[in-house]
Amino acid sequence: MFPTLDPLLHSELRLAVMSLLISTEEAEFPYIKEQTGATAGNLSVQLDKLSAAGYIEVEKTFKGKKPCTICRITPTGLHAFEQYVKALKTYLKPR
Amino acid sequence: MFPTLDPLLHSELRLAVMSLLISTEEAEFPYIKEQTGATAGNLSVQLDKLSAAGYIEVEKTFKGKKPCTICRITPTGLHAFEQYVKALKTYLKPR
DNA sequence: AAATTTGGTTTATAACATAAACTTGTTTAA
DNA sequence: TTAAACAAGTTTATGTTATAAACCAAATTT
Repeated sequence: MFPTLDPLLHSELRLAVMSLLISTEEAEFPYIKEQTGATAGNLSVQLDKLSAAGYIEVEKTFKGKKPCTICRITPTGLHAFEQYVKALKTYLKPR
Repeated sequence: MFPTLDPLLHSELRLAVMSLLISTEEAEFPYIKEQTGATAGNLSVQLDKLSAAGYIEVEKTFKGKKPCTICRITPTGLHAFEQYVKALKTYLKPR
């Protein structure tokens, strides 16, 4: 039988964000936007969802006078990502 | 940058179906239903989509007096699956 | 000081996944 | 022999998602 895939992670943009945050530990909104190619609106919504699930934490600070949104992955998020990858692999390699 | 994921394959049920067909070469509707745990309605819809995309072929025959729907993966489908796996891997392993 | 850019958020819409209801025909039980 | 139950799906309706378009506030540039 196929394990269910965490619907929060089984989304192209959210998965890309998580993938990015795993390697960078910390990233600013514009950087994530650029790396994923997402529109700002879409990214904003998806970051909210990841944040609401506790998969990432979003810190709103300032860089000089400009607002600056910093994202980090949480231990919960890391664990969820690892579980997702594990589950997904059963779909990818035929038995 | 992250490659786009074929939206036809980036779906839990359709991916499970493709995964199944890759290993079995041929499968009947009730078997796929059982293996994936899908409802008949959902499976019917998703098979239609895979079929419309040319990823699988659906043959409607009879088994004695009962209708019997047989599914097979096509070369196009196999190729799409392989591409999908390749693209997905860039999301899974952090750079 | 008007126009543009930066850094986003909110909202509206289109696509999608899913379950529920339905159909057609076949066994099985009364 | 006919009524009930079952098999094998399909169609339709609904709730969720993803996404883009529109919007906003503040800062910077012309």
